[in-house]
Amino acid sequence: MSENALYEELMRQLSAVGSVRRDLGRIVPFGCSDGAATVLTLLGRHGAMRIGQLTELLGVNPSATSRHASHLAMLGWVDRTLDPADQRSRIVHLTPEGHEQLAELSDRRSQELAKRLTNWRDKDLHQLAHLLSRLRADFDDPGTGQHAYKAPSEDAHRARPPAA
Amino acid sequence: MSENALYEELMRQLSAVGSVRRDLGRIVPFGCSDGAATVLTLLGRHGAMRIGQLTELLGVNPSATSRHASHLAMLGWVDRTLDPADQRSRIVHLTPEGHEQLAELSDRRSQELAKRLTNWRDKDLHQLAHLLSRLRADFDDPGTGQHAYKAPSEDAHRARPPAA
DNA sequence: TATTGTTATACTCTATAACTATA
DNA sequence: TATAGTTATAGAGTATAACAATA
Repeated sequence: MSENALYEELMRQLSAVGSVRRDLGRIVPFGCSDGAATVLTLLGRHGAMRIGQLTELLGVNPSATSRHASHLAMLGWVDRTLDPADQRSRIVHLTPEGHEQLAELSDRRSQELAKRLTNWRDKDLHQLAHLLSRLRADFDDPGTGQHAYKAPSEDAHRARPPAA
Repeated sequence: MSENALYEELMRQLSAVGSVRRDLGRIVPFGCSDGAATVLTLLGRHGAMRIGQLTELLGVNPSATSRHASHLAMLGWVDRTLDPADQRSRIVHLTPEGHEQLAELSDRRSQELAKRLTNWRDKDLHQLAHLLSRLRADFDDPGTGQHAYKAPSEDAHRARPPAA
């Protein structure tokens, strides 16, 4: 069972990389928490969506998502409009100011990463992102060998929702 | 600057993988927190060491490390002996019971990973661990292109300190 | 009756700052 | 005076459970 060594090593690195996340998480728009900032980036990447979808992407409890969305709404960076298809849900979407804040946020975090990962090639960055994506997909749903990794689009850096 | 898309994708995946970490983090010995469990695994992997070294490996503030160590000491799973070379420091090391708890913890977490990552090859696991290690090393110290990744040893799964 | 969100509450983790003891 | 660690405190994140509104 020395197989375990590989799993243990992965767990340690998964744990240790938390410090990188925390460092990046300190780069936030004024008045915005890291959790709310994450919601902002998800809306920019995937477009407007309901709390439930955000919750799934975040991999957290709906209560956390709800609070982050409220926070962003209070800042005026998102609006929550009733879903015509299901009045229980509201669709969360970025406001113009939300777009601005997100663009600045993305730039600042990207610059920080670029500064620190000077010796990383695109290939490495992509591969790590890909493996992480696959890890989460398989972990959440061990059944399928496939997972829905989608390479970042050419437009992703604009932080605009894809034809929301 | 569509370069940013790669960084943004990496950030998103780094953030999203937190849910995997939280899931694994719920597997802990009774009475032990995830933070304390992490200290346990570090002691198992690297052997007895001072709070300062643990702090560096954890990538957190010394105060957090101190509290986890206290917690473990209270459980009787580690001892803290004065460092003969510097009386300000104490060396944290696993007790026999700490070893037992760690072994069980490692087994349980590994089994969980094995169950969920059935379609992962050793090569994939190793590569992801490697990239994560490199990410943290380069992020913390962008100067050097080298980093101190050490492949898991054959004995790592025994969770014994290497000739502590 | 089941589902989507929201809110209140509790627990854990981390950072900051003040403090003790030793180098 | 500088450093290693500890403790108290505060801020942020998530999960649980109870609740409201709609399907």
